Amino acid sequence: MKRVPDSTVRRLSLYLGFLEELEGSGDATVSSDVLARLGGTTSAQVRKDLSIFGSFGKRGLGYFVPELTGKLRDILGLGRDWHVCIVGAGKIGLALAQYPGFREKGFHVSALYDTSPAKIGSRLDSIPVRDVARLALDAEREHFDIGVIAVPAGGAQWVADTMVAAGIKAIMNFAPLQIVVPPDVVTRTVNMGLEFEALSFALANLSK
Amino acid sequence: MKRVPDSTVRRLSLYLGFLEELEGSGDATVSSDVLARLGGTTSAQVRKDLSIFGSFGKRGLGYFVPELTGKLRDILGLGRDWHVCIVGAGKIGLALAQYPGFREKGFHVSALYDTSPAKIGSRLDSIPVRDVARLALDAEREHFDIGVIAVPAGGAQWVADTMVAAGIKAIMNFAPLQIVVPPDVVTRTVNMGLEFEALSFALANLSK
DNA sequence: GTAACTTTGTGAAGAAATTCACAAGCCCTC
DNA sequence: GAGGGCTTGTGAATTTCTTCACAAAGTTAC
Repeated sequence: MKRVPDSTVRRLSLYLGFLEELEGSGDATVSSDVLARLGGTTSAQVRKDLSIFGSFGKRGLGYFVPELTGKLRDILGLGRDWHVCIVGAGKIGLALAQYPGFREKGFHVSALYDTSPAKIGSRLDSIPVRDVARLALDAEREHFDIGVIAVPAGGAQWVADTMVAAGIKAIMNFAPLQIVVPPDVVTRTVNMGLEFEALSFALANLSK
Repeated sequence: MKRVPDSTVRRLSLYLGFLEELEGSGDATVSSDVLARLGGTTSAQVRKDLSIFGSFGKRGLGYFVPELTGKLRDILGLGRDWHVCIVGAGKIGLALAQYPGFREKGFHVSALYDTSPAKIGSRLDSIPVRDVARLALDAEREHFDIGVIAVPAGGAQWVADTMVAAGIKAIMNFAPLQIVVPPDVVTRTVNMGLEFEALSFALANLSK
């Protein structure tokens, strides 16, 4: 398939959000122009983004909301359930495991892992908290699609290596650190500090 | 000043992180090549990023770690303290208000705002939780540099409008929704759902 | 002091992403 | 069923970002 820019994927996610809202309010069709306004972009951009994957619209009318919603879900791989394991039963790990919207999108947290004996063996809702030493072993029985790293910077690379060894091909990293993985493993790093520093930069340079 | 790509700002933040580590381990100088490796980019990219703001290196030697650290802090506006108010005393709002790393970077949370009478009037550490209706009024006395939106999607635009009316020029938005603000106000939206959907997309298209 | 080696800073080239602009298709009205 | 009005899909133009490649400048070793 044609290479898909990261920015396009982000925008498709946004469009999907808008479409779900529009579906709720009963709109049957939507134009690229409306989607563009909602997403803070241009109608040409919307059409280009979609055109990578096919032509879903009707000239003179726009896009059928339910149809495009479905297409976008398919494209983004949201039609199915993903099995997720979270390493780090701290604030972020627990928040994520409990967040209902996460499950609704098809991300099922099968297990939490930690090193703290106080936490190991407990349960959060129905999710077991296990010793991270068991991760590789468990991965042989259970299949994890996505691994979430929610530990401090120091342990992140070790966790990543463990996940890679366990055959996990997609890693979401919340540690404020670049992790290194083989080329066949996908990672995304979410770093709130970075976002705030970008805001700080913008503020510091508002006038210039 | 020359326009600075968003991607450059993100990388500068990354470099700063590495420099702070290098400073800790006592390295006196660092080359663009080393920074590039750490950040998963190329040495030419590192030099271009820096060259937007000046020439900080020494040919044949590299960059002096403490000097470059300082320059980057300046560039990113991290030399000073920013006054932050957070609207929404839920999970995200509270987590942010309590996170020590946040204050260390110069982001001082002066106040939390909420609508829930149960929360209004309480304190988190020394941070007061106030009625959001007071925000505009408070902003006249206290000066808020950055407003954080940590409320559900439904209330986000209203909070944004209130912040804009209160004269806040930089908004960090955690609601899963694009907020609309005048052109002189900077916003950044952090949307974890988007990140996971990007991962889902990558997984769904690994083979293709 | 000189030669060999390193590393920066930066124009120029190349690649990637966005915007423009318009033909083609579809709806709606009369 | 013909004409006017919208909106898509997409090549081409433009803009933006990244990579290349190399002169200039500094360091180190002898």
